[in-house]
Amino acid sequence: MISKRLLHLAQLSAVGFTGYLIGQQDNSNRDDSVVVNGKKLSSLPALPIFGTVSAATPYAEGGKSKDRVTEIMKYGFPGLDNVRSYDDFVLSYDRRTRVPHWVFEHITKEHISKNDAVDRSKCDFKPDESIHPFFRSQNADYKGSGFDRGHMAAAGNHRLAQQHVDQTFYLTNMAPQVGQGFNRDSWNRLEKHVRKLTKVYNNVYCCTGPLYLPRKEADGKSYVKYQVIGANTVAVPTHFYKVVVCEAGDGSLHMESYVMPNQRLPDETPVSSYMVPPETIEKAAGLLFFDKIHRSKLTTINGKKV
DNA sequence: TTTGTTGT
Repeated sequence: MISKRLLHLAQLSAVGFTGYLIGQQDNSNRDDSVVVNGKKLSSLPALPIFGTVSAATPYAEGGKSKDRVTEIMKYGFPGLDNVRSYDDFVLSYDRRTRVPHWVFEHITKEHISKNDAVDRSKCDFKPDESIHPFFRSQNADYKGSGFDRGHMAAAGNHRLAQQHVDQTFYLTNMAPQVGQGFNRDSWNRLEKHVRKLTKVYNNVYCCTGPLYLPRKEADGKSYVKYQVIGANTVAVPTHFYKVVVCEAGDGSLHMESYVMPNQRLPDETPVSSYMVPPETIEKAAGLLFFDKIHRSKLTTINGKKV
């Protein structure tokens, strides 16, 4: 049933890729030089032009979190739209849908091991003030909608510090998910599967996000149709994906990629039956996953040798 | 165990 749906994705790919490439090109024309008293000065790091912002700005905490972003995003950004970094995950926010495009995590044994200093029950779902109010989702949007506020970066992957778990409860990290049979069951099983990978692999890099897949309707034409909830019309994705890369002790890399429909799913269906080729997700999402890894450097994709 | 919502 899933693969049949995914066959209808060809139209989406052109739009996604074109938009992404235009964004890239704009960045390359950037000119950081500044004109002062008719003279053009380049902004060298050691030579602050206006004196208000200098290279000597205290950087202790900021430097630390910058290193963490580099670690999490080691294998590349899937896209560059409205990127936000938090202490232990990074996301790209879609202002049009009020749901993230993608959320990136780097998970190890240490990140998921039991930690008495961290208590999930102390966490509150909270709007993300860093998003413009026009585009910010609110708890009220989800209330009474019948949908869960489903984590993209799972709370259980961030147990190193209370602040890390707290930040996964920002609504920027949420998407409306069917509760019974999906978020609390099949999707939860997929999240547990990803955590279990840290028992076998030293490092697990996990990208999670929504899909809005076209469906053929009675008139024979394909349409993308999705519900929206609340005053801020938060989009209810038709599907969710996960693309995972695992680093083994010998340095070999293993990719797994999944798509699950946002609906009540049978408990007996194994997680592995939701595997799809990563390219299918890339075309549907308009994103490129792990683009710093040449696909020939992967030892396996979805359990099969490359 | 982890994933959540609702009503009092």
